[in-house]
Amino acid sequence: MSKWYPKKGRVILHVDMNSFYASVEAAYNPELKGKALAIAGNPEERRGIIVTSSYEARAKGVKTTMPLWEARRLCPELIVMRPNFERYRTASKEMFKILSEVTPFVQPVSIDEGYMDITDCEEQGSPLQIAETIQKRIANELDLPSSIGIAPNKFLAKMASDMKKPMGITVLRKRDLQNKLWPLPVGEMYGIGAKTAEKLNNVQIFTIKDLVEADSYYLKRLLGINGERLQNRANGIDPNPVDPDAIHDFKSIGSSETLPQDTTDENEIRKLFRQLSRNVTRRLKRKQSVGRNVQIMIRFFDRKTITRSIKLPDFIEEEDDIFTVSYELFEQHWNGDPVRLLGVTIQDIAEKKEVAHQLDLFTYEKEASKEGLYQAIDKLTEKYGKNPFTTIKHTEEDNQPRTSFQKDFLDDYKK
DNA sequence: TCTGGGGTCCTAGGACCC
DNA sequence: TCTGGGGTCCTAGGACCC
Repeated sequence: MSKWYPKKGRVILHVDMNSFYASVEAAYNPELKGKALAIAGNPEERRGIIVTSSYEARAKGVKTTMPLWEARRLCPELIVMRPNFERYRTASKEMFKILSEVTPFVQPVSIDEGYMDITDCEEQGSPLQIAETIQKRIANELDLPSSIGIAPNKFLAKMASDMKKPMGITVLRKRDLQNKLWPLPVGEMYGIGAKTAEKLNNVQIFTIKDLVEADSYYLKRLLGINGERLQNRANGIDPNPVDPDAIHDFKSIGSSETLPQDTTDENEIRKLFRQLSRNVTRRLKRKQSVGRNVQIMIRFFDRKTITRSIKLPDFIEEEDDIFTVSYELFEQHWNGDPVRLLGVTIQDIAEKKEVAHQLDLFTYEKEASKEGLYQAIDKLTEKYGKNPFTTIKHTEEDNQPRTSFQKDFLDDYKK
C-alpha cells in the first residue's frame, strides 16, 4: 500500500421521533389527529406534568414538564391522556426493527431515538435516499412522524435531526457548520443545559461560534473537562462511535414516586418503600441481573433532595433484601421533615451468569492452600508484569475478581 | 397551594493501600 | 519525628438528557 488513500469518513444518522407518545396515541386513534393532545402523568393529581404534547398543543404554548393546570389554562380544549407505556414500547420496537433492516449498527438511546452508522450501506443508495426510505417506512407502516439528521458523527447528526421538525431530513456536513450550527445560541447545543448556558453567557459566550472562538484554557478552567469536549463538538469533532451494545450494559435500575401529599407517616413511607422495591426487583429480574449497591432518594417538602447509598458485600436481587436495605437507609438518615418523594435505585449491576462465574473462581481459590495461592500469584505477577490483587485481601468477602484483567489472571491460575 | 420519573456521566473529598 | 505521591474505592451531589 504505497498509495495514500483518504480515510473514509463515517456517515451517521440520528432518527428522532416527533412528539412520540402523542403521535402514537394519534396513530392508535385517528380521531385525535389534528387536535391539541397532551400526555401527562397522573392527570387527576395536582402534581401532574406534561410529558409530551402534539404540535397543535405546542402552538398554544404547551410545553414538556409544564404543570398540567398551567397547560389547561393556556389551552382549554386540551385533550389529556395518561401514558400507555406498553403501546409506546411496541411502537418503539417496530421503529427500531425498520432501522435494523438497514444496518446492524443501530444504537437506541431512548424509547424514541437512535443512531445508525450507515457508512457501509452504499449499495442501498445515498445517505439522503436511505434517510428518505426510513422516514417513509416509519410514516407508512407505523403512521408516525420522524426527523432524521445526516452527519459525519453522532453529535452533528443529533443537532441536525433537531433542525427540521416534524418530518424533516437535514444534512449537516463539516462545510455547513459556519452557516447552520455556529449561529445557534449555546443553550441549544446538545450537552449544554441551563446552568452551563448561564455560565457561558456570563463570560460573553452567546453563540456556538463564540464557543468555537473562546480560549480553550479559559474554557477548561470554567467547565472542566467538559469545556474541552464542548468546544470540540462545536468544531464538529465527536469521536464517539455508534455502539449497538451500549443498551445492554445498563448501570442502574430505579423507581421513584411523588406522594399525593407530603407526609411524615412512617407506615405510609414504609408502604411506598415496599412498592418501590417491588418495582425495582421486577425489572432487575426481567433483565436476569443482580446488584450490589442500593441508593435511596428523599425529596423533602421544600424540594431539597438528598441521596444516600450503601455498597453491600454481596449481590442481591430479592424484593425483601432491597426493601430491608433501603428502609434501613431511610431510617438512618431521615431527619423527620415531611417527605415529598421517595426513590429506590439499585446500582453496581451484574448479570446473574457473570456472578456465577465469579463464585466458581472463589470456590476454587478457597480450595487452594494459601501458600500455593501466593506462589501462583508471584509467578503470574511476573508473567503479567503486575499483581492485580494488590488491594484485594485473601478473605472470603474480598476475593472476587473485579476487573476482566483479574478474571483472566485467575483463569490462567486455574490451569 | 407550580415544577415527574427514568436514566448517564462527572466531580470531589476522605479512607486506605503501597 | 516528620515526611511524598500515586492509585482505588466509597459516598454524595450536580448537570444533563428524554
